[in-house]
Amino acid sequence: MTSVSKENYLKLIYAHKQRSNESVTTSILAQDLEVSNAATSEMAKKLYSSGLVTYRKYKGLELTQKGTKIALDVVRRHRLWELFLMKVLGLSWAEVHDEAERLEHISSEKLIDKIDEYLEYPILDPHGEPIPNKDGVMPEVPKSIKLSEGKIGTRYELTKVDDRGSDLVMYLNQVGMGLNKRIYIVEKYSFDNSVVIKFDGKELSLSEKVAQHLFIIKTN
Amino acid sequence: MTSVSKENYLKLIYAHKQRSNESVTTSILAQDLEVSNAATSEMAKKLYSSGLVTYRKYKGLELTQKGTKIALDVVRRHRLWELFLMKVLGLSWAEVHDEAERLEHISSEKLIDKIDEYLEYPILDPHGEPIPNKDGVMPEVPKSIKLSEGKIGTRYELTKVDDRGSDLVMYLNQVGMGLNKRIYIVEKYSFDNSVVIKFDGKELSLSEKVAQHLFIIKTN
DNA sequence: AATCAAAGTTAAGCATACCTAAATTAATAT
DNA sequence: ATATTAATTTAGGTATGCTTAACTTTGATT
Ligand SMILES: [Mn+2]
Ligand SMILES: [Mn+2]
Ligand SMILES: [Mn+2]
Ligand SMILES: [Mn+2]
Repeated sequence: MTSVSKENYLKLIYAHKQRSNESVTTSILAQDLEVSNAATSEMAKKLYSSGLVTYRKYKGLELTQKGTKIALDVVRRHRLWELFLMKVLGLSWAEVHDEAERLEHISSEKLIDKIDEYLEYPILDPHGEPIPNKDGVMPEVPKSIKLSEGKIGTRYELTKVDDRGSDLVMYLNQVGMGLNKRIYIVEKYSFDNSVVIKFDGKELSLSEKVAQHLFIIKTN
Repeated sequence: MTSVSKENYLKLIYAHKQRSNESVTTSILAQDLEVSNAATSEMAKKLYSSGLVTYRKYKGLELTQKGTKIALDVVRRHRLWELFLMKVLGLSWAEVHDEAERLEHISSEKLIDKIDEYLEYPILDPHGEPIPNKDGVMPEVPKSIKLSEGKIGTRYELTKVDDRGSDLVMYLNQVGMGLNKRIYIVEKYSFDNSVVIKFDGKELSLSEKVAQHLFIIKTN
């Protein structure tokens, strides 16, 4: 009924809606999935006739309840695997995503439940994203802000990295920055919107671009 | 270059050779994979032109060195996953095989290495089968015999279960029999070749069929 | 050696998920 | 309103891995 491809589509439609709160176009899907527009247009029809999305030609796609349920389940499997691989097997932050991208499609419910149990029903994945529970309910998590929106002279904790296109994660690994690190905003320069932070005793300057992809919450 | 299907074919060709030491026919593959003869005949051609098997029409298939390398790698991934899932996540003996059958195709080398490391470079999977190392070398393990060939009044240890068609494993779970259990052969009846064994203080009668699918090694 | 059944292969076709190129619709600018 | 451009869909085609039905080869029986 579903398939690897369909699950990836559903997950992406879900993710897009989370970010923009708008229905997603076939072109956006094509870009994200690195396939042709023709491919996504066709898939739109198939998802529609399976009752997983609403879709009208030239308008976008939106998940139905049925589609949302599957998307959330894929998200759950993805995030549990990411956390598991990192915590238990010591894969790096940068590696877990690609691995999870495949594992999410072939894990039995039983296996996922065991992983969930092993990790003691975690709420956040290693990228700081919430993990839906078995019933597709997202846990409440403190709202994070972009580092670029943080205040000078304030302490924060890094809770999330938007790492689509994973150079960023590799860079962060390199400089020793990572999830749950405590940081202090030393300075913000308005001429290029760069941000200087302090963590682990070191100072580090981050470009606007980077600062917009790191998410933080205030800490004591 | 390879694919899930191809990897499954190669693994099966390898397994067949291990058992019978003969080249495998397309019909046998068809039976084992539950696909048509036509499908395996076609795949034989494809594997041949990829240089993974030798194949002459109406004769069987045999792995080339290149094919053997891949087969062993799939076997390695399969067995490491089985052991990992059982030891770490507590999946049952009966469950790990099906899960591993899918995981074996989508795990990066890095991930498999991490699992290997985590398990401290194990030599046997939970079915008592040897795990090839990274270079495709099978470890030396004591040769087991079928329970049906065991001697009355002798102590053995269950080291392996041939569980293609997994009713057997479920049955064993039910009666409390499992890998590494010590058993004692109480009686063998020639009228139906059934075997009566004793383990954990209990006596249990096993049919010829079952006794031919359990493998044991002599123990003190 | 001729016959016949079983084993194995080929032929034709289907589903999935892609592709490129052509056609259509929508949005924007004049 | 019309024309131009950009976004999107459709048409026609490919690769993979299957299917059933028809055909061929093998090898066992007489
Ligand atoms: Mn991820
Ligand atoms: Mn995926
Ligand atoms: Mn197995
Ligand atoms: Mn498999």
